[in-house]
Amino acid sequence: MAASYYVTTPIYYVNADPHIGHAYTTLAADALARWHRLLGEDVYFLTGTDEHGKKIEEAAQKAGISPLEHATRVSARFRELWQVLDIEYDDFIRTTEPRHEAVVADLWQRMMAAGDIYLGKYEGWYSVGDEAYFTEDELVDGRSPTGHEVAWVVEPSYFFRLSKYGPRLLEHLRARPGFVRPESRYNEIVRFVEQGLQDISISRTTFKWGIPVPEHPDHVVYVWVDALTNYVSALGGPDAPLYEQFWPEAVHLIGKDILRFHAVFWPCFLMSAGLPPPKSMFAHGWWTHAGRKMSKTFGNVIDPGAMAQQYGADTFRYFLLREVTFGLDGDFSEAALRDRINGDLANDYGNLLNRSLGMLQKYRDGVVPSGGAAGPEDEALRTAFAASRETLLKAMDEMAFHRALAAIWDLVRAGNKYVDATAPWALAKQGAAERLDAVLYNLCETLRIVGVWTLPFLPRKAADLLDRLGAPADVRDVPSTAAWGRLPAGLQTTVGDPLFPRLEALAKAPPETEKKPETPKPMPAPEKKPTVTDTTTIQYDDFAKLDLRVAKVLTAEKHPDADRLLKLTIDAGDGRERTVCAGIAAHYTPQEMVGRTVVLLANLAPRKIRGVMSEGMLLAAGAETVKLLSVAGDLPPGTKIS
RNA sequence: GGCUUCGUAGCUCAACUGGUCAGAGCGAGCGGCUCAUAACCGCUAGGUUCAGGGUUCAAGUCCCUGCGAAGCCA
Repeated sequence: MAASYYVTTPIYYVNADPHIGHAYTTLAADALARWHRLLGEDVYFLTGTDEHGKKIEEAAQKAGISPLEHATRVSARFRELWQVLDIEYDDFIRTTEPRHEAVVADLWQRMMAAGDIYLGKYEGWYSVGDEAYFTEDELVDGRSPTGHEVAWVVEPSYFFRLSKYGPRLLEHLRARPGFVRPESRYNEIVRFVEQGLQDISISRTTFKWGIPVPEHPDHVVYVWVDALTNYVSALGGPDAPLYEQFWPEAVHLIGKDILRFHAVFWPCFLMSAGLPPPKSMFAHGWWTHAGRKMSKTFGNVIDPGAMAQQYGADTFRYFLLREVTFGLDGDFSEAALRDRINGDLANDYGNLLNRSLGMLQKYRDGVVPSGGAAGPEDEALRTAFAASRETLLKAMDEMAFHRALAAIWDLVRAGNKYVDATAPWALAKQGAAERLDAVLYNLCETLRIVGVWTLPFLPRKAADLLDRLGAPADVRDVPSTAAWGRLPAGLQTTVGDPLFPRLEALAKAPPETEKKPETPKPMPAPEKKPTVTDTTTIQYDDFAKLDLRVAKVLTAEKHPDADRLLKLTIDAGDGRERTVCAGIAAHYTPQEMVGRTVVLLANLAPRKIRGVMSEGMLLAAGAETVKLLSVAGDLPPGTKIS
């Protein structure tokens, strides 16, 4: 019987549209699901939406619709995005579905029967915006840490005896170090549990939009008992056949922000209900954008749907899983994305296909040859294959996607090297037909293997590659890549257009003379997204935050690493020289900058720009033609502008 | 404040339990090839492994201190 594999994403809260974080978790889960399917395992991949809670109730009210309607709309947006990103889930659960509500009630009753639920009262500073209580010392200036309003609330509430399960959980953790990954998170959780656990409130009476507590419908089940249960309810509950098969194999993929709920609360709920904890979980990190935290107020939020549309879903998938160690935070930038596309996908991967099939077409009418004569170059290729395979299997086992992809690309490079070393064009010229047959076959086999291995990451392009090879279904799974040479001879191949066309360089135009209207790096998002806030007026206080002053340019030179930037030394009247990078190289020469009086935004957070720390920003106007701002008369450096 | 982790070539990162000249990718320079998407292949880049001290026959890899960054403390 085939092994089983159960992978989940969190259910996403329908208070906001999907963002890159949701996409990241889901993509990773999808890659894992596809990989395990390719291994021949029985896979169940679950995602869904979390639809209860006060926030949803209020948002719906504001929109003048029912909470369920609101949830349905937003939930649909998640499914739309998953379609765009080629996510192949087996099940999509919504917490408003009867199948879920029934299991939550069941779980509650089991915990109740175990004597782990009691009635008490909850009091504390409650924030609707965060949907959470805060302790006195967590408040910042009388608001929640995220800046939301809070109110002192006392309400009756059912509590779960989490304290009772601390020792058992600790035992479980110690026995299974792989229960929480990566290791740093595991350590955090262990330490947390070691400190002792307090009982937690698991019901609310202050809103209605939730699953009623069995026999006490004036309470609704509080968020975590409701949400976490989805992993079991989607399988049909503790008595269902799906549960039997998949629950022992459950792997939860989550963001690091919800680790505690998964690693502490959830196993304890399950223990109380007499059920085993999941097999393991993996908490990944966050994406920043061009070095900054993504947030709506910065306007630098990446829209995964738009990215996938602009660059292709496969490409976007590849980038997110290749660029960064799964588990650590990563930085998203379009420049990095384009580098990956051109370097890895176009030059290495796509081009290997293109050149190989091109030669096959030219020398053998596109038919995969059989037989041939072995040569000295073959060994290196086989060695690379074996090494890649070993690393890949191990990396996928550890959910180290970046290493898995790096291993695959080692083979891609070996393929390109093989072409170079064997020089098929020379063989053709010399009439070394036997050897040429072998070389062409080996290239096709390399492509086939690489194609299979990349299916989890590049589902469309890799399938396209295999189609062009004419590879039959039985050589498109991982077991068929266990040994070299499974690609049958005689297949008719098709060259086709480049799989990944190269993108034009963004910033690689020849220096100067070139009039590039773009300034260094505006947050790329001009296509759409006029945010609601960007018109309107501001208060004087907002303006007063800007430290604008007169400054004098002391020295100027070209930025060593960026054609469009000048690196300036500036006297801003604060008794030191500061370095500022300005995107004006196309409009001003270094010579004409020296001695110039300019207007400087002096309290802009310092930032490294292409390796040079820039402390401030020169004000300028224009796009095609750019002119620096200055002051009309002569004023000393440091003069405040107000 | 307490606990934990991290600080390696211009950039992004490797280096299992301490042990052959600290490695790879990208970028840069030079050379080669021409089947291919101005793609590919090779060579080079000589980095006080944050700083200082210690343990050891031997430390990037262990200990202490300092500086810097990050995470957790319901």
